Amino acid sequence: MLTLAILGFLYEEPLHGYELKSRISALTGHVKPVSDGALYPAIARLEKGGLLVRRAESGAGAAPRQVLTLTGEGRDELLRRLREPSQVDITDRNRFFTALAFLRHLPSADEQAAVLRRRLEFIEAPAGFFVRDGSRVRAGDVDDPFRKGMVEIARATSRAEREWLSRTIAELGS
Amino acid sequence: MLTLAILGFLYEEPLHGYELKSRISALTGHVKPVSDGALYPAIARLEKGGLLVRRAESGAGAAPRQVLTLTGEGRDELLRRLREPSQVDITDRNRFFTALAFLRHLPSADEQAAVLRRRLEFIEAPAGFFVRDGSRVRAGDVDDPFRKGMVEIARATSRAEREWLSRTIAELGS
DNA sequence: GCTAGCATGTAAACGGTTACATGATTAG
DNA sequence: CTAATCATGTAACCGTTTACATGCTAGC
Repeated sequence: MLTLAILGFLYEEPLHGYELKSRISALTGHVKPVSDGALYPAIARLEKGGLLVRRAESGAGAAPRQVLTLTGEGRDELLRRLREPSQVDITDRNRFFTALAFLRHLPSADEQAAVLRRRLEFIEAPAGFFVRDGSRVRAGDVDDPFRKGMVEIARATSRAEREWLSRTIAELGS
Repeated sequence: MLTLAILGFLYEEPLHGYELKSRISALTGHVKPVSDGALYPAIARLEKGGLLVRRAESGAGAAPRQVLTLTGEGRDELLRRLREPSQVDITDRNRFFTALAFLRHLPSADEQAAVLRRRLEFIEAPAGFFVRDGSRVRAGDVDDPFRKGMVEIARATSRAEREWLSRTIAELGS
């Protein structure tokens, strides 16, 4: 997730770590900060892998800014990750939304639609809430109000996403 | 999350690892399996910490079932975690829903409502989607359809959850 | 005879959290 | 003068993923 977000933001323009940090935090929706201990090692890994280069900006204040720029391989890697999302990229909400934030960078509408279709398939697969003795428990059957709430919220979320996905896939269809 | 789920399910009845695994998988909504490499070490940690005991069931097939039972400390630990959720337990969707699944075990409606109130506060805090030049970008301003979708889905989700939380807090109020 | 499901575990690698460390600039 | 913000980094610890390892039973 972090790596994908870094690649995504740097695909748009070179940035230094601190700026990257604030953009990634904002991306998550309700702001939960990216820790330095996650960000800087991730940057270092990408640099070691040849996906980005850094150039120190000899400005005045603080620690000098390290402006990060994606290499050709870095740009390819973003597109590859968007094109061929792993199972968890599709399954995990945060991961999928991160991919979504950068999906416009995929050059073809067909490829974009294919990613959305994979997510839609996953969402439409029957959810397995509270299996008891082999048979699925429906929302109405659950007597615990909190589990009822879980199911209710999950339903609403799922519906909103399904509608958006269907609509958008249709709009992308050539 | 895993630890909380283990404590939660075992609070209800003794189970063996494999059964725990399938219940935890179902809990997540759209079934994504818990890996053995996460589950069994987690069980071992809880055992070492004195929160559960295991008793081998000398049944026929396969590897013998290890029936897991929470100790007094284990039961206390679940209640403690539900009562005093950490910041990430409130912030993180999965974590919060895991707590929700077991919230009924808290003996007092006041305590239950307090947890829901903390989540509601968090949800109501202004979300930070795509800050550009210091000013927040609204859904309508975003021209990228995928980011628009993100915002749209996040809104729908947030609304559904807010409504349920408000209603349920009111219903719990004595 | 083979695959799927039941059942438990270990080990290496990876990535994230938390805490520590440093230091400059700007606003109250 | 003090707190917040800017700016980068390291190190210990922790939990998860992925892959490996074993072996039984039931149904096709």
